[in-house]
Amino acid sequence: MPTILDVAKKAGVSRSTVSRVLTNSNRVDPETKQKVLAAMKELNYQPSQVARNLRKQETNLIAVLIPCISNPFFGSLVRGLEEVAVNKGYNIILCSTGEDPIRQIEYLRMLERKQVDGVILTALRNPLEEVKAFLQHGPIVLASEYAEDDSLPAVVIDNIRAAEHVTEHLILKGHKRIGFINGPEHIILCRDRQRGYVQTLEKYGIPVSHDSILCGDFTMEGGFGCAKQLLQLEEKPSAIFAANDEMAVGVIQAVQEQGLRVPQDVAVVGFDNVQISRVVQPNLTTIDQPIFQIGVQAMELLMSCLEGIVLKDKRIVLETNLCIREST
Amino acid sequence: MPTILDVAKKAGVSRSTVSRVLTNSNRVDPETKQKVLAAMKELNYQPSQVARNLRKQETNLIAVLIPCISNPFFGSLVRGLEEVAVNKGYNIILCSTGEDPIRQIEYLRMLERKQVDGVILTALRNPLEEVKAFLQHGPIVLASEYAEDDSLPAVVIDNIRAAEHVTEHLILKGHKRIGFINGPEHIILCRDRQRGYVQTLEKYGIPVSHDSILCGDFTMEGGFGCAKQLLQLEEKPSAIFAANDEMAVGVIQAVQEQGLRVPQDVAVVGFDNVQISRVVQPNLTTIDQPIFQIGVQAMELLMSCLEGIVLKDKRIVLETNLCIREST
DNA sequence: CTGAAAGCGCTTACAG
DNA sequence: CTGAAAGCGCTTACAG
Repeated sequence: MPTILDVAKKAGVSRSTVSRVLTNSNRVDPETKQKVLAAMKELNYQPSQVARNLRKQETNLIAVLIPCISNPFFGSLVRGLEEVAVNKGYNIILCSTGEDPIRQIEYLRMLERKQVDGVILTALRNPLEEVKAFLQHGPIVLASEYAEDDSLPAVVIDNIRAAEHVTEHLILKGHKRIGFINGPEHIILCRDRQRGYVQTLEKYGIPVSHDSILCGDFTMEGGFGCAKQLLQLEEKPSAIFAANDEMAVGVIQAVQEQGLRVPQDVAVVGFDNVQISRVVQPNLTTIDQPIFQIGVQAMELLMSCLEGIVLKDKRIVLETNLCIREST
Repeated sequence: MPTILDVAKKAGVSRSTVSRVLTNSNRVDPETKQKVLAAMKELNYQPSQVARNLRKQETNLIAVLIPCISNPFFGSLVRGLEEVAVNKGYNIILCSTGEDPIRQIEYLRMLERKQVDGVILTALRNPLEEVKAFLQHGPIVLASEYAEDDSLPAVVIDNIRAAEHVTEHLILKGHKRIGFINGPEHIILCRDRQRGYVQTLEKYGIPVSHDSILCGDFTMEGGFGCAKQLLQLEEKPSAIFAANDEMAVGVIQAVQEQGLRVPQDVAVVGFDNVQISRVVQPNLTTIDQPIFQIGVQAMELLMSCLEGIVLKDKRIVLETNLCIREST
């Protein structure tokens, strides 16, 4: 591989000059520049990114930590993240954590080792203090989750309000017994969604039954299992709200397996508005989250941090929308 | 940030020695080693990956080029690729090309610039010769597609045989008019699938009607549109084979919209066995592809190349399986 | 077992 | 406008 020195020799100039045409910095005599350009072309020269990185003390790489890329939610999120990054001249390192806190920390270490310039976190699975310790090595931005003390910039939706919308929609449809299948309760988003659900029941004077609140795992199978449990209750719910679309699909399957109809016997609502919500029969009523946009704005936030801009509003809240379809 | 020199000073040794304990190379006096380790801990030292990379002339980074990460097919593929890479100490740079040949070439340039050690290509969207030119800078392995002349290592399935299976299955079910909705015909996999379809019709003495072969775009909407076209044919098909599951879902929707039933009036088959094939009603008969495994083996192939192993069998063919469900 | 020195391939003040 | 020199933070023969 030719180096900058080879180009310099061929063009009859110094490395400095070649570097200057490479970086478009300072003024370079047009004629000299042409000679250098010609030499580069002839040698098929490409500057070494690694050398450049070492010198400039940056990598133009962003670590994106996600639980699992085959989950369509994270697929869309990553698309948004990547689009912005690439436009700004950065590339993305995909870091699948599988929800494992240890792997999450290992990936955060890439910041210490200067392997990446910044980190996007889509799931906070470690004590906040442990994560914050890495901030001395570079910026960290949250996408879709947030830190309770807002110590990290974050782009989110208002999960409380979204869950209120859903619950209210069901109540206004006449439902009084509404089951809730949440995601893992250590996730802040899930606590928020549950809070929205509970608050709305209380607002309408509907007693909150703790038998009607279950913790799922965000999978179809999990939703299926929880739904079966709810349907065996003495006070069977007439509506079930699942904290994501996959679980809601599992709920529909469980309801139908019992010979019941959706929505006539049991209404079902999901959350996220991913593709399957429009494939399942009946089509799912769900909360439309601007997933791609969350990714876009989170990466924009991170880019601002890298440019040294100090952020004022650390939490950006995007709008959601209740999509009413056939399942309610 | 502390550098290796800071550690050396604190431990009262030379940089060389610190480096040796860092790389576990040669013998280092156990006592010296302890001193160095202590100094590293005290300074919270992490070696700079960039410096190491420049020195060792490697990056431990692999570029993974995919059309679109929010497509679940590529989600699974990437999971397989990543798992192996991480186990071998590599990280993955996600490079979404959106099927754009120009972006594909731009990402291949990362190989020239020494930004990555190798490349995984999941879609060949440029003249093969143009891609092969990059081989001088590092290995390139194909996952799920292949090069006609086998000049690049590849992990694939036998698309011809899989399509034969599907077509034969439909014929044995009594279908004589079988529509085929293919993906874009410049894709080699699509040409193979079509060949399997055509060959099987011919084998059973069924005339091949070119009105019954349409080119879709691998989306639900595309499948929907093509299906409508097929259903308006004079000789309406009694079965439709779509080259992926998304399009097959679109087909089911189109059939049902016409007031027809699947499979009684029109049987439908997909390809890939992604999640929606088990969500759509009726559940989709489809070809199960070992997507994750394709990723695993492709990355293993690339790792072999990086270790300097010369590959003999350049094309690895994995088994598929016809999943017969409710739609046929 | 350990250190001094060279070098990976760039960029950037500093002179001129 | 251009060049010589230093330096980014490591690793690795080469001596000893």
